[in-house]
Amino acid sequence: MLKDSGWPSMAQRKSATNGRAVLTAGDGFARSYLAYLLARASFNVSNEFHAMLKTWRMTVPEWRVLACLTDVEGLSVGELAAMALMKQPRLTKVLDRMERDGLLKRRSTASDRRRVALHLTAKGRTRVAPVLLAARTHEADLLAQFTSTERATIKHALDLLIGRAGRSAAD
Amino acid sequence: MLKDSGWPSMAQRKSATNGRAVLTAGDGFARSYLAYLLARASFNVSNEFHAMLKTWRMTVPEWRVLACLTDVEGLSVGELAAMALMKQPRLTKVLDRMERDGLLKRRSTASDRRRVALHLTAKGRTRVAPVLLAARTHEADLLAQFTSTERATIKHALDLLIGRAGRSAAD
DNA sequence: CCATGTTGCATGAAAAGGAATATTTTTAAT
DNA sequence: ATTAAAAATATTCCTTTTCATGCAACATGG
Repeated sequence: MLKDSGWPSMAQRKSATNGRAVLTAGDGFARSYLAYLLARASFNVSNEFHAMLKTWRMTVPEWRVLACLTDVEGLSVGELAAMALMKQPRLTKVLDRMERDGLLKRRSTASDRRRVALHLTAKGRTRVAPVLLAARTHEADLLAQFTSTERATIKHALDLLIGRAGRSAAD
Repeated sequence: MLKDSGWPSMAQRKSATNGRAVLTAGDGFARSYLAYLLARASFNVSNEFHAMLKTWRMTVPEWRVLACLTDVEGLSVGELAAMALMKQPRLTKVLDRMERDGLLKRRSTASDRRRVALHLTAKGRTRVAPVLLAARTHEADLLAQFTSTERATIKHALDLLIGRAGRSAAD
């Protein structure tokens, strides 16, 4: 099932753990399905860091919100939901918790009073700062395993996937 | 923040929606952080298909379990959890529902009576069959947007990421 | 064998998430 | 203006997930 849909062949690998052995065995779904490979790659990369978040007593959605708002202040709820890959009702609840904890503020917008502009508080910035550093370090460690050519390949692949996946070819 | 950790530069893009415009603006977190780009790529690729799952009244974890067990019969709970990128207690409860719905069976193992071997029922196979076809089609449509060179790049990048992420260089 | 530790899975209370819908504000059409 | 439609966020009800822990079966060292 799902054997070959235009992929080039992939070299076999082995691993010590039971789970890994199964994962890399055979040639079905788990070895060739694009969505699965992407999910696994994402999982592998994010997982270690997510474990580190416990050190800071920070949840994953909290981290995402803080990181996004560090990037772009004043996002609306909808914009942040899109950026943080969450659906809006979920984000609203995450924001409730974070606002209650004093990490951010909701400000109503003058021009469109339906919109809510989100701003980190000083407390929020203080909270996210060390985690951002850890994220940078973690990423650097990961990327250091690759040659610059490999890094370019990865970046190019993600560019392709983010650019074209999930919309028509004309866009 | 998180500006540059060894990435090659990425061309700018624009998009119609508000969310997208924010996503692709600037040069922070959302444009350069590997974990984020991977999560977004995975999200983009999987999302449309996950929406289709509603057509079959199938949840995402149910789909993952059915797809994995289609690939490899007789997996243990732990193996399946690793393969389906879920933690074990969650999988146990997903399995409870699916077993109750007659989609699979738990069989105790003779050699190690702690282990539980998982097997699809005929009903489970019937249920997953059309979804597997849809998955193949969806993937083929997606991959058709790329040249074979681009497909090779994507595959190679995923191979690199899955091979090396989340473990030491020596493994 | 027995004690001790470990592994594999299940469970239970508490928190979080999802789908549908409500509410308020804006936009558009007449 | 007025009414209808759309958009942004919040809310509600119900299901699912999580975290911690429990329990049984295996492994190992004396």
